[in-house]
Amino acid sequence: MLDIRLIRENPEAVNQALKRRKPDLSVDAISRLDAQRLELLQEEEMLRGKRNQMTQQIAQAKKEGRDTDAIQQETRTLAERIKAIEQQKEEIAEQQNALLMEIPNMPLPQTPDGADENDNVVLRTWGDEFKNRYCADVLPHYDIGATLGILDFDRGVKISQSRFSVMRGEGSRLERALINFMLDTHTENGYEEILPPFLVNRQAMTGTGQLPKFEVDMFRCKDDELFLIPTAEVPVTNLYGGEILSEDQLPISMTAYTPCFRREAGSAGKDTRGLIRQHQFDKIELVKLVRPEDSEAEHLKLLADAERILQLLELPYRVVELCVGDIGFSAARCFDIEVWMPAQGVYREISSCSTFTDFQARRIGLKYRSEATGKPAFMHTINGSGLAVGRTLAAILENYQINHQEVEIPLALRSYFRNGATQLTVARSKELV
RNA sequence: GGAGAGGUGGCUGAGCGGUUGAAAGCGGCUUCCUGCUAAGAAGUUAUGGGGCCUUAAAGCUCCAUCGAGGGUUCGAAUCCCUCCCUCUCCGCCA
Repeated sequence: MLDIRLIRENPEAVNQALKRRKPDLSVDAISRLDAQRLELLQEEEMLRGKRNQMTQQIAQAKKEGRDTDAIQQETRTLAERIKAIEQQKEEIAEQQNALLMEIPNMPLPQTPDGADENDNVVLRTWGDEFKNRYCADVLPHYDIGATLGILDFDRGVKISQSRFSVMRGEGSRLERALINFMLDTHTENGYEEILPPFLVNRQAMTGTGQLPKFEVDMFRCKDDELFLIPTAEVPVTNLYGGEILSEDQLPISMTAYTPCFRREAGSAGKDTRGLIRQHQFDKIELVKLVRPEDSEAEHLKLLADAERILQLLELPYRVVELCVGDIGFSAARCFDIEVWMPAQGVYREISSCSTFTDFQARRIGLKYRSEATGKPAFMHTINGSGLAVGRTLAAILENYQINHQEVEIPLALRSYFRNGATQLTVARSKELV
């Protein structure tokens, strides 16, 4: 949510920033409603003040045993007026809020111009030397996964629906090894491990910006008014909502493993095969709550922390800075990490590291007491995947493919996987299934 | 799921229709005292919003908020209704 005061005091600057995202974005309608609301608010407050005074008079008069019928009658009509004005004001406030909640964050100046993903900027590539490790004609991860008997797409669909799959045997084990490896790496690096609820309420979903605009993308439990989380960002960022922390508690760095649930509305036909786009997938998330002045440095640090996982796994990747047309609703600046997928010869997103300035903090009520001013101030929130686990597994199946029957286990993962087993093989997988 | 109790400021806890934004205690902060510490004294200490003033900060003032939302009333932390949450007992259960 944008700061209504900023909109009030400098609507042009806000509009200018928003128009970088989309030419038709504007806060003008909000400004108009705000002016109306303020006017009604002032009248309401004036009348309330008057009523409070009269109420005191009544109390005084009663104490002295005087008659109060007349003034009571007067106060009654006053109360009716207050109610009417309040109602008007509420209506306008609601309209204003509805509009405000659908306005995306203002991009930071650093975020490059551009309309869509084609205008994103490649910042760097890493690990070219690890491309073409073994096999020249790499099978896609879903084929080698099927051959090895560790990915079962058909049965996943049978018991659930499309875009659900089953991992089994060494596949399931590899997924678990990756989760532990990532969590351990991040916690050793100063992040606190969090295991949050996977179902959250509407308020939390609104706080991070998934609602109200993107409700169709969410799985929802209607009877309980709860939503399956699309990312651990939601429960973890909301953790301190409504509290005022002391400045020395910041920065707070948290990491969480959760499954993530997305309806993928509107992506029919996209990435229909394999693990790339599933309704349910595992992800390790990194979340930071920071002082505004630390926000850029912490954002870059978080990005480096996510990159580190790929470096340790020796998977080639590149870092892309998203343009204004491609960053998410709540984000002000965003880097994607894309891992090399040799079967298709493309880089695929495996992490998205965003800074939200105070946009989420304002919605959630994430504050800290500034030591300089002694007053509460909004924090900045930052998050990123560290990493998407299924996609990491897919990348391993391709980048570490020895031949069409065997996949090597990355060195960094071996202590997490079957006591140092070095390969996935058809024989071994069959034994286990 | 059934029965009961309860949700008040950073914490403990009073208030149960009329200067109560809220007693008291603890904690925090500031100043004084003290060779240092301890002890002591005084003051101060919620959040959000509006207006005035100001370059700004500060300041002044008003409004709202005692789990959330509605209602009764001239007036609600206090009475009524709905919802949420916590605790205790019973039942069920990984």
